[in-house]
Amino acid sequence: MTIRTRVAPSPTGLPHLGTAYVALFNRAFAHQNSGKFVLRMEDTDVERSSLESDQAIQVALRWLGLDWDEGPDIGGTHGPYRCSERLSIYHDLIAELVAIGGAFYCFCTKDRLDTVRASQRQQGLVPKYDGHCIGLSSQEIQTEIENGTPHVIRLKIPTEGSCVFHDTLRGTIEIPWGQVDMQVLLKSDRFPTYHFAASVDDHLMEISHIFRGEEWLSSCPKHQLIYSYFGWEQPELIHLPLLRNPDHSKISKRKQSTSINYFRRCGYLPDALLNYLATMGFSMPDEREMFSYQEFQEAFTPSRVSTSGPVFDIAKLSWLNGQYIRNLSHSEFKEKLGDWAFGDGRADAILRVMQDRTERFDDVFAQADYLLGERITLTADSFNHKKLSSEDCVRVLYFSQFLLEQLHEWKSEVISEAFKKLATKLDLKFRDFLFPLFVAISGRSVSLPLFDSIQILGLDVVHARLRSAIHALGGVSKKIAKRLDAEWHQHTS
RNA sequence: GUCCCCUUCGUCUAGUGGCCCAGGACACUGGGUUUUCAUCCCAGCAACAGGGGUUCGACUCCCCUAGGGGACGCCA
Repeated sequence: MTIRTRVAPSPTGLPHLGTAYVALFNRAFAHQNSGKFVLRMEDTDVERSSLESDQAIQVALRWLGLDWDEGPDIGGTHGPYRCSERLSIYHDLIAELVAIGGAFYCFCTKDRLDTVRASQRQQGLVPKYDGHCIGLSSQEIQTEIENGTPHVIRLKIPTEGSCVFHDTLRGTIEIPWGQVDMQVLLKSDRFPTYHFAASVDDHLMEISHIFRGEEWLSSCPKHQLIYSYFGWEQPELIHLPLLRNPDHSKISKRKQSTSINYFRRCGYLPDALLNYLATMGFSMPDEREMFSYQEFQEAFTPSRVSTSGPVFDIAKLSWLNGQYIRNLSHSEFKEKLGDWAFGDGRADAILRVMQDRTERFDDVFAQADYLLGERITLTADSFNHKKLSSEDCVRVLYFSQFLLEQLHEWKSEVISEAFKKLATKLDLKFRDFLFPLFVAISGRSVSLPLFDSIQILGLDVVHARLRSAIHALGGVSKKIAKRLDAEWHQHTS
């Protein structure tokens, strides 16, 4: 049997550390066994998927050296490698599944489902679909379809017993069918859900082993059921531990930087980042902590993967990165640093905003300190302002995070416009509104032009600085976050 | 709330019944080298969640409790 593995990110945001983590294990395992490693884009969520994200993920994985043998850009024997290009496959198979009684049409409205779930929750039950449409006759279904009633197709779940499946690291796992929802497989927009697409594609692409995050463990019964309805053989499942925030919750961008681009922008080397990720949950037989990807690939074995969730510790990553940097030859160091600081037209962008403010060349680097390096560490006092309270500052910074995430174009003028609108909505004078942003971004209330700075630094770094600024101001409690989220929702809708 | 997973120093981990009154790494503390700093070197601090079994012997196997995490979406 040929070993085939895959990573299947959904292109709905910035390239995530978790994607790299999972890709690392899948790729190493496949290549160790002369197999193939596949990249598949799970763009099943039309609302949130974007081609920019799709491309960014590919760039980020390539930067890390995690390239693939088959994928959306290079094709392969089992393509296409984007779900959106495989719709007819899903449509054929879902029809087959309905025909053999493994799935059924559902015409329920969102309102009805919400009501049902709310009352189930109230009664302390597992919120699930109540089977309302499961007994519909083919006549009734036909009529609804002809009437153009929006509908989905759901998975039929056994009413009794439990699902038993196997995880390489954890052994046999048993989940009662009563816990499993009649999952939507085909949405009303005729796109498959992840569960259906992934199951189908893993089979058709002949994926033999799936290394993925532990978060998927509880969806395994759905996948197993789809496989068994079709009479397919299940791939081997290896659920990797979830990367964690310092507070041990699942790693998330609200609590720390999770974008691969952030680490790239901060000057971590791809080899070091990859090495560090490999030490998350895995250890070398000789306990070496510094090793190359090649060495990892040779030494990797699932039995050396631990199951408890590792905290992603930036301090240790930085130490490791330091080791790599000091091991560089002088010319490598010069070259890599140069690429980092001035690549992608960054030097031009910085010098352009500098020139007007320069009287002597030695003015230049002092002013650009926060663009080329980390900005100074902030305290609550950094935000003392004659008009704005610290709560006002938090509000501005908190909303700015949302605003920047939603920007369709990362350009100074666009950023400027968006901020002006936000200031108006918050009923703040633009000048006052900008103060906390200047401090958060540059560490000073006066600096080079703010929007150019934001453009140059990029979303990842800017986001991290906003987050750390909010933290310096005492952070945002869950309660306040909830209130601010609601307020933001109001502004945008 | 229900189900599932997990539980060794603050953090990453070694440990697959005796080699462990638990080893390494980061961080931290102290000392040394260095024109300062960093690097580097040396030393120190610090953990088997708790309780029951099984066994001649349990960090290691089993059970219970507690704690942590995840899932419960026409998100992935």
